[in-house]
Amino acid sequence: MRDLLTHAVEDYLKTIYDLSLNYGRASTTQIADVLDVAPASVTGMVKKLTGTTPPLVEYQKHRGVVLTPDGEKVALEIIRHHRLLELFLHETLGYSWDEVDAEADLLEHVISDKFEQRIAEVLGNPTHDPHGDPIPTRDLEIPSHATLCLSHLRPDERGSIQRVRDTDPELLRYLSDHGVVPQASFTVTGFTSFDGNLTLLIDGQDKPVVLGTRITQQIFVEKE
Amino acid sequence: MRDLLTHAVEDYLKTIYDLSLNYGRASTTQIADVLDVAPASVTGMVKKLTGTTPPLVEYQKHRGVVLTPDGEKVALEIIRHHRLLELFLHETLGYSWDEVDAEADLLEHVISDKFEQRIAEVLGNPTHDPHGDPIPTRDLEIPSHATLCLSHLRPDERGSIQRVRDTDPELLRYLSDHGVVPQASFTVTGFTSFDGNLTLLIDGQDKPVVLGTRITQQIFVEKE
DNA sequence: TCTCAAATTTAGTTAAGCCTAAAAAAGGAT
DNA sequence: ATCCTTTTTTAGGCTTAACTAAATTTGAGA
Repeated sequence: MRDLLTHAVEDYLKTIYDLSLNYGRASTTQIADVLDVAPASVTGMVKKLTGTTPPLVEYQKHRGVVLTPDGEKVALEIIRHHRLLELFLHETLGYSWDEVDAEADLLEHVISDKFEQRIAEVLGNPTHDPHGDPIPTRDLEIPSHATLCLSHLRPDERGSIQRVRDTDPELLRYLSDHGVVPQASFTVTGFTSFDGNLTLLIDGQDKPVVLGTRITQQIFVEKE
Repeated sequence: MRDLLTHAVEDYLKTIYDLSLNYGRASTTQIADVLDVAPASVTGMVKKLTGTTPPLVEYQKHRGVVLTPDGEKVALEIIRHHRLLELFLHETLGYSWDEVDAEADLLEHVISDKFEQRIAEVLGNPTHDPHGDPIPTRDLEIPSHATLCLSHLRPDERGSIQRVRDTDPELLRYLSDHGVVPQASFTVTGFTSFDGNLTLLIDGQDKPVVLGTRITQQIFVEKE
């Protein structure tokens, strides 16, 4: 089985995992969009992933895909690699927050168990990456915590940033420049109902930030 | 051009570089042996490498292969990656000497220029890797030094180990266990002319080591 | 319920990089 | 100079993961 875990397969499983978290299942088109391949290619790969022993995904024609427990294990292993790498690049090699994702995407498929273990040790076996996402443990459990979407908060509510689920470097840099980084505490100071914009005042900053609906749905927070 | 630099192509170029250093050129069979592929596959790849713009190798049927300046640049880039990675794995992540080669072989094709630069900085822009091999500089020059083959020394000559050009983990561990590591100083205490065996006494060790011809040709030293 | 656009699958290709088997070239020994 | 072995190349095929184009299915709106 080990030999069918190509980079391509791992990327599909990781993508299906992420989409399933957000939508309960992954559609052909969604997967194709994320991986930047043609929808027909996804159909082909998904069929392959169903036909392996053990099968890595469950799939019904025209109904979308979910991971089997075996597929989820592979996905979590890759996600563990990815998030440890992000943290490692940031902490040990001085990468900035918006540079880590692209490099981790390449390295996550290549590093050995030993490499994974060593960087985890060097970093003190962390439970969360620089975006605030949880890092699966070595036996692939996810340390969860009660978070909700920033878009659910309303004026006068306070919270702290937990995770930013977006990979656009420009956006990440913008957020970072305005103090919207994991662990930062803030107060919601405004809400425009017709367009869904939220205004935040990050503790210690002098100017509030206005964030559109798209991004407020990508930022996860803990209420205070 | 960038897109034809696949892992496979890079491995071929690196192998041709190494073989050319030792033999002046690389034969189809030698390349096939190193890369563990069929000779016919080498012929196919070498043809491809001749047909690129710019060509990466020069090749005449039945006469072997050498790198063009362009091919050499690619090879040196990969070799720089490899040797920096070996050192990084050893120094920063605590890998032992015999573990670094396999992991570096995987990572060398994947890391970005930025990663290369960062680990070089962290390591203090080193000029030699843990095996004692020189690390090409950022502009791909090779810092050379006057070394010769251990097999050329004779009893009573003294020297220090510079490089061990072998990748067999068991052998490397054996050498390491017996003090045959870069920088170690030694005296040649014996030579058996009929089989070419050399006996060494490493400074600070109590027992001499006997090394066969194959390995004495893989160890490079500086005379003292 | 019908219709139609969007989503998905099927069918047929392509490009890499490998393989085996067989043919051909090289080059050392007699 | 010829033979014979080794090396190398040719020819034909396989697999993976992508692609395009065409056919089919789905499901939302009238």
